[in-house]
Amino acid sequence: MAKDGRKTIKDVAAAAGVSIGTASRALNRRGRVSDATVIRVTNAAKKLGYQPDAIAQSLRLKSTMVVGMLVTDLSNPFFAGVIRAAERRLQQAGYALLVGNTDNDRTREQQLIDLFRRRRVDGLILGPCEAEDTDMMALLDAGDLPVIGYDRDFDEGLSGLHVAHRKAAYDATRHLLNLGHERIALLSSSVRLSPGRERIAGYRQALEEHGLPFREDLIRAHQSSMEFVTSEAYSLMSIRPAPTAFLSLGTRMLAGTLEGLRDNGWRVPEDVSVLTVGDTDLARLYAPPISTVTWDLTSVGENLAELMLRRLDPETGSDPRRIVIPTRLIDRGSCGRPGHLPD
Amino acid sequence: MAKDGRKTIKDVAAAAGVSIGTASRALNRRGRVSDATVIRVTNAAKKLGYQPDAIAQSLRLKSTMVVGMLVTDLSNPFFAGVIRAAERRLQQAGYALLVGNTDNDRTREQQLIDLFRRRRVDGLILGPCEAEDTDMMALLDAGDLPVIGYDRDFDEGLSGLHVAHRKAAYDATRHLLNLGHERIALLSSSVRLSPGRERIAGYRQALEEHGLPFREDLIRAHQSSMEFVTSEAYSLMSIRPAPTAFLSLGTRMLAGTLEGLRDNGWRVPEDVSVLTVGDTDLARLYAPPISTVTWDLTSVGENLAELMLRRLDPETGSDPRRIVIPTRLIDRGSCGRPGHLPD
DNA sequence: GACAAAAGCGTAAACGTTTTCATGAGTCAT
DNA sequence: ATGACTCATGAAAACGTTTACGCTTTTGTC
Repeated sequence: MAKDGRKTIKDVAAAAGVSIGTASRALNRRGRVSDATVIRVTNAAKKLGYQPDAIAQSLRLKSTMVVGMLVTDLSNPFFAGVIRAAERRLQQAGYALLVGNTDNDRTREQQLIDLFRRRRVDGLILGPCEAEDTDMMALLDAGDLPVIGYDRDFDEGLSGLHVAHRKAAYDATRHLLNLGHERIALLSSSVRLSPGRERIAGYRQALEEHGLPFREDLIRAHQSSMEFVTSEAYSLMSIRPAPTAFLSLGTRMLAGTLEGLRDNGWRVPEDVSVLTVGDTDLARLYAPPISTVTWDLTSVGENLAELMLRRLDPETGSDPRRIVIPTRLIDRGSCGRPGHLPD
Repeated sequence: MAKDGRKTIKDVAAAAGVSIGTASRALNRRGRVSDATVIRVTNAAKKLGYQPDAIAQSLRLKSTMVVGMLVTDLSNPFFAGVIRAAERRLQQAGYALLVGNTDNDRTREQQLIDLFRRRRVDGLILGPCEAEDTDMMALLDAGDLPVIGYDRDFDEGLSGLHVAHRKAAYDATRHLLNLGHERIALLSSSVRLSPGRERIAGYRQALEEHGLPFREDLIRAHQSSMEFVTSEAYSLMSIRPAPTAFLSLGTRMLAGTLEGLRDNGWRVPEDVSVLTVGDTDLARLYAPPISTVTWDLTSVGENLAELMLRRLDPETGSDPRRIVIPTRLIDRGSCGRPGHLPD
């Protein structure tokens, strides 16, 4: 018995009157063991409350049954929801999920990857991060650390998942264009992250298909602290002729956008149309409720887990899969025809 | 060298021309090693890119440097923020954080605890959960699994942290009483969780100190799904004479409350006062912004981590600490004098 | 009833560390 | 020059598992 009072397989073996080898085989129903001993051993184990030591198993089996996941910010509800769903699915398969915050910092990401490797995680799910290093991902995956990309760039040959951010932005822009808007101000999350890049590309594509120019001065794409967004919204409102619609292409940009508009007395949707991406309490319950192009967080999490499990399975691990999560527009009436605004 | 290409301490030892025992001592600067060999070994390690295997270390040292944390729902932003802060602080101390969702289910909580024990976590932070078992906590802590309680009941002798939910609710109620309200409707999170119980106690205390009866019919305290809250809000609105204020004593109750009020055409604060607990985008940005009694999530997370580190330190681990996180009222003007409402 | 095959079990090695212990070499005072 | 130190090192045990291997016993077949 271990000194801290925990039972080991040795205790079980002794209690059942067999060797530890037999005890192990009996508990795992592996190799040759008689039914009688299986019963004796499992009974002894139950009586003693034996729980195998996962650490010792990991060492021996070279598998920790832990999957690591790196996101920029765990307290972002869009990541939290994904993590929750992924954890649930992985747990069903016997895996635990270890999460880490990169804070959007490449160095920190690398540190965490090293840390997770030392901890011998069986696989790694990498969320978006600045200055992504696709070579590093390929290297890891080739070097026996299965990697799944999530909303980030990665090589052919790797598995991963993308939310259809480009299509989402495209659809959102089209929605506004169809209502007759021609000056659509854009508040986007950082272009240094894949979702930001994709969204701006979708916005641009919709404009160009509609025969409108892509105007840099209508765009603000940097960090997403709320104070910052608010002041950027102010600066966009001062453009003349004024933008008739505000497209909030970041899940955390809406608050600042709305605050800016409200402080200036611009009414939604009479004076200005507002459309956002990603559904939140705020969008749902603002007065008026804000239309949004959104997607299913649970589906993202489950599919990430599924991709990882697939990659981890020797049968199916070799051929990479890509999954694209669709988006849909929820029209809540926060967009109308272009209003009367200062020229 | 391990078959997957990873270097072990054996490789380092060979490269430096010493035994593995010496290599270990040199790398950890423990015991007697000459400066010369320390240099030779560390150089060899660096050249080979050696990283010690955390699993093997755990097995030998009987410490995984992992802390587990159980919450009802990781995607609740109030937990996510806490987890984020706790993870950061623990990481500084070399610990990783493994999180699990109990989904507010006692059985699931127990399963996760067993799972985490098998994984040999060094400590466990337990968030609120239905039907808390204080004996179980004491047992765990005594049985060499340090436990920190967070917003849940636990015995004297254990360390833990509480947000001052009772005081928060007391202050909120007082705020409304001082404005002249006498019929304060309450939407609370479940009384089966410590925060819910504490809040209702605070509400009651404020009422009674003010000479007002504690009316069961003004209270709704169950689950917190938004649809549910909305319908409960409806039912509260049908009471005659009507409540003049709505106190939302749950971090996720506000959305449903506001929706109910808005659908009925009750204006805030002219017709009805609204006060909530816990700060959210929604409270900050609703029109009008909603006053709230809130607290600092980062502080909660950091203090939880600190308590755990303290408990884990043999020097200080023996004497338990309790921390109470203070709350403060942010007045945003969503509360006024009692309005004109149906009698 | 003899022999081959199969079944059941115990022994020991292995996973990658850290640490105890023994050993031999060097240092210093007597 | 001898003894009593200290100091650096290597060998080996230990942590708790799983599994390859070999031995003994049982089973099956002619």
